Amino acid sequence: MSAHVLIVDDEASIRDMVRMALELDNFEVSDAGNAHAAAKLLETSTPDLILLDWMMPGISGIDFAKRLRSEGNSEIGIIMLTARDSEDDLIRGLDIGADDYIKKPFSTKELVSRIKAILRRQSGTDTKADTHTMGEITIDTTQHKVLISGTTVEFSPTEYRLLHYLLTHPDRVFARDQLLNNVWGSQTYIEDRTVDVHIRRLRKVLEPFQCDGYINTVRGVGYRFSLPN
Amino acid sequence: MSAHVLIVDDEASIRDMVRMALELDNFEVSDAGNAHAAAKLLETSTPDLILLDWMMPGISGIDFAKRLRSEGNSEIGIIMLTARDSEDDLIRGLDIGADDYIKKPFSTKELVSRIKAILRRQSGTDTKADTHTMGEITIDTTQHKVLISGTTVEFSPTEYRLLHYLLTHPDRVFARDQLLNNVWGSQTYIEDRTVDVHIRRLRKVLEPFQCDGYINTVRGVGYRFSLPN
DNA sequence: CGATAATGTCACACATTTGTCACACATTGA
DNA sequence: TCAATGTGTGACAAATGTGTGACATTATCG
Repeated sequence: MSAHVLIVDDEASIRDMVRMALELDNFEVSDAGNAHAAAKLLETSTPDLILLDWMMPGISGIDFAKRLRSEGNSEIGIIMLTARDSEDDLIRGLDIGADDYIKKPFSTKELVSRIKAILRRQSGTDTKADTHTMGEITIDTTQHKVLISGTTVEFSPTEYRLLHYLLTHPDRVFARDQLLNNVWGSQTYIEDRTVDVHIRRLRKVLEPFQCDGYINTVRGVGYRFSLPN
Repeated sequence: MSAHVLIVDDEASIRDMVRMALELDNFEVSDAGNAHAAAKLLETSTPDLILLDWMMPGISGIDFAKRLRSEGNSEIGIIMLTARDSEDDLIRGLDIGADDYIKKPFSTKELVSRIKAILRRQSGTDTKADTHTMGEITIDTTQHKVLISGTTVEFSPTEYRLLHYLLTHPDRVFARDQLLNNVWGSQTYIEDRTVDVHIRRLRKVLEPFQCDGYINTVRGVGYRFSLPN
């Protein structure tokens, strides 16, 4: 039942550090110094999760991730590693289909716990279908498009991710903290109340289609996405 | 509900500054000027998170963190405070199991938001899904919803907690003190009689469904939840 | 570079909830 | 019956939680 993790990073020191930490936790580990080597490894074995450096000589991590996803390897988890400190990268990273995003330098403790979180999520009931539908709303992750009652509706990146998360986890209350973790990422440092504002913005976009009611406020707890009875 | 943070730093001015900032945000704060004092505090109470100075006379923050981790206190978050950039990199490389690292000088605002981020991660998003049913009443903790005879019924936060507690502990009399402890929390200072008012409010909501009779008054003692015979 | 969009934060408005009180009512035991 | 005690109930102000518009800052795109 030990999971298989592939590390792709051009720095050998990082590969070694991560490998050591993961093997301590009984993970099966393989590594590659560039995207080509990684692709070769993938021909013969399929890891459960890939740790992917954002900036690499040759094919960059982001291109490699895109290629993986476009080839339909949606069952493999991807965690992006990056040195840069820009929010924009986070957004793009998650949009590309990475499951999480970690800034260098990172602690191996955090890395391991987040790897486990991803693997847990994978083994769970989360089906990574291309499109999800709830009531009048259909979201197509491959096209990155949202259809409501047959009309294409535009969302800002954060709105899209928030809607996607809620839509794929319906009938469940989420505290603001949890939404911050799962929609914004666990290493963002923003106020709880910011969630309110984004919920409101999301509702505003849904309002013309009478879908704003799908998002319920649970006073004292958080928010829940569910279809009206 | 408020989290407990322990500050370990040899400089009193830093301890005071951090303490003030955290108490403003309703954190419970304790502090220690060195590792020995911190260890002593840990014998009697377990904080949710420790702010640990790297450089301290006597046992350094690093050693203290290592010891904590080796003793299996992995559920306590650790944030290391470091003085310089170079130290920051170095200490991360050592990887002692800290959850985050902050460079001095830091803004209290950043500190607070990063503390919250760690606590968020700790609290985890895995909510155990379970539903309880008693007579006509079904309570779903995942959805945070209550169904009575198939109808969704709204409750205020306290009503919900009270109902949930009674429902999951049926056929047992609870004194008002006990309910205060278990539903409101052990460190609230509220009049006993307030329980009466909430019981009444709860009954009022249950009344239209003829479920108010589930809550029995036991004169001279307290209240009991049980199904009619 | 300028224009536009997205995002996080804040202050304030608004609604709900909550604890407390005063008093009505019920029960008990002499 | 009475007083003594315990509980139910309506009202109310304070506390709390959420909605909302505005703003500064920062990306994004031409």
